[in-house]
Amino acid sequence: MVNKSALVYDDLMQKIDGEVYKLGTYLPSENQLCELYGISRETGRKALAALAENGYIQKIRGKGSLVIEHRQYEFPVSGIVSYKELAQKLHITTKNVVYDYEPNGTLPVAAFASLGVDLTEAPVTVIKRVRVIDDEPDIIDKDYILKTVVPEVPKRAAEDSLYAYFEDELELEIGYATKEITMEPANAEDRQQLHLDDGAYMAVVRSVTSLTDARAFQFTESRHRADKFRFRDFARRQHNPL
Amino acid sequence: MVNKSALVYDDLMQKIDGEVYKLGTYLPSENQLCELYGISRETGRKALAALAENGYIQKIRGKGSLVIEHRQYEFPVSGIVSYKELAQKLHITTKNVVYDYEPNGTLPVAAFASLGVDLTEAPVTVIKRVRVIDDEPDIIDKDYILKTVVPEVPKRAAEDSLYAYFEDELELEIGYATKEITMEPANAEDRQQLHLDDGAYMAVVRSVTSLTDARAFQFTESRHRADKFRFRDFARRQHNPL
DNA sequence: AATATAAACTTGTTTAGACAAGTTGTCAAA
DNA sequence: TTTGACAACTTGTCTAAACAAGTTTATATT
Repeated sequence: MVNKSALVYDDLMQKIDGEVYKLGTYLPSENQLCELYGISRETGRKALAALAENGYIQKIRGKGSLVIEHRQYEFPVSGIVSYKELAQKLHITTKNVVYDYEPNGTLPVAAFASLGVDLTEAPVTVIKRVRVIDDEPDIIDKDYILKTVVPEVPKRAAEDSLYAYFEDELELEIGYATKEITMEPANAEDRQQLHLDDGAYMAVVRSVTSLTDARAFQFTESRHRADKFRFRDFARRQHNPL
Repeated sequence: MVNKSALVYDDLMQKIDGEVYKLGTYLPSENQLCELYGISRETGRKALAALAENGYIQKIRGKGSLVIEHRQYEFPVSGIVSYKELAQKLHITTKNVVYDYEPNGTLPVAAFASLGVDLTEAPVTVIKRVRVIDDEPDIIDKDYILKTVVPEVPKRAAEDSLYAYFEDELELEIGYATKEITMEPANAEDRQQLHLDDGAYMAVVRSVTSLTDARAFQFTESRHRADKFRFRDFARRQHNPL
């Protein structure tokens, strides 16, 4: 038996996406959710809080839970979703070309210094991939995976989906990621892999991904063609009541 | 009397920032928090859930709440914080030059179409500002504020802080924002205001801000010098248990 | 010494209930 | 007609309790 509030969350989310509950209308009230799903009020409230946090609804006291404009899944996406999951959701045809694979590399620590990484000489598996969308190479992903956590990453996992390998095969639980977006001039490798001219700019997303036990294990540098890059974010205002 | 869980959240957050609870150590257990603050367990858990959501801690079942690396406040920041709040937190000396102010403008809807805006010919107050950091103009902010929600925005509010005017004077409750980051070539206005060369690139952040009653009221286009732009984001992995 | 068990901790989930506070509509009084 | 009070809804906050499940430590057994 799984988590009731997660089931309610998923059901409501799908019904919002499927326009059973339309934009600008209210979800059933909390007491109605109790009857609909056979749950207690606090359980329903957890599902509603998660929907609000992820930008599906706005809770209004005295009125209800209003369905609001939700545009999370555009490409590339905020949050922490695997490339393969994303491509499926968006019905995009992509290709994934592994152009470098080093089972015994070392982590380029300097690149991740600003994310608070203080490792030195860490042994990693290096995977470099080009993402091809509509027959056009748009993104370079360079992944460095700590061998102390994942001793080996088979090449087929790199060609399919790293996340599926980590979560489904190794049963690692991915917890959170910190990412940083900057803009940098294209380097020789960018120009070669993505067929770019001199003077081109890149959107560079560097991220550190950690497991639920807080061990950082994956370091990614994702380099996007500037003209194809789009990042979307939903955020709530923090009201400090002090 | 205010919100107990928010008080606990703020207290724990400050103690994490002040290294009373150091990185890599565990917060007091939930039962200890109950005694420390004189609260019930669920109240403490709400504070902990918010700390986890914002990247201060990682909860580990059976063990406790681990303090993790937290680097939210770099410039410019993720989430939805006013420029003035940010500058104070970071001890940055900034100047804020209003170079255009139109009390009777219209919203340039095309610019915000990808954020799901479907208004037409909406009357707005237009405010264009240059943010000067260390005597260098780095950012252009163009704000369009709906007159249907905020009939007039005094020029002094633009020179000080729009958020302070909205929240403290008008007592509007700001709820959430959707923002989108793209990279675009600098236009003539960029080059003039920020003293840039031909061929320069800009990081453009377009956002729509809504009140807690879900009325969108502020549309902002924020244009950053590419070499000074840095965006940081913390995200948790969504585990769909279906 | 190594192993298995149990107890005592930890967080995770759910419930039922109480009261506060914002919104809306009804109905009676002015 | 307008106003005001009230009832019936809504969400917001907090409590006390129970049980599940993961971690650690101590203890007893082999």
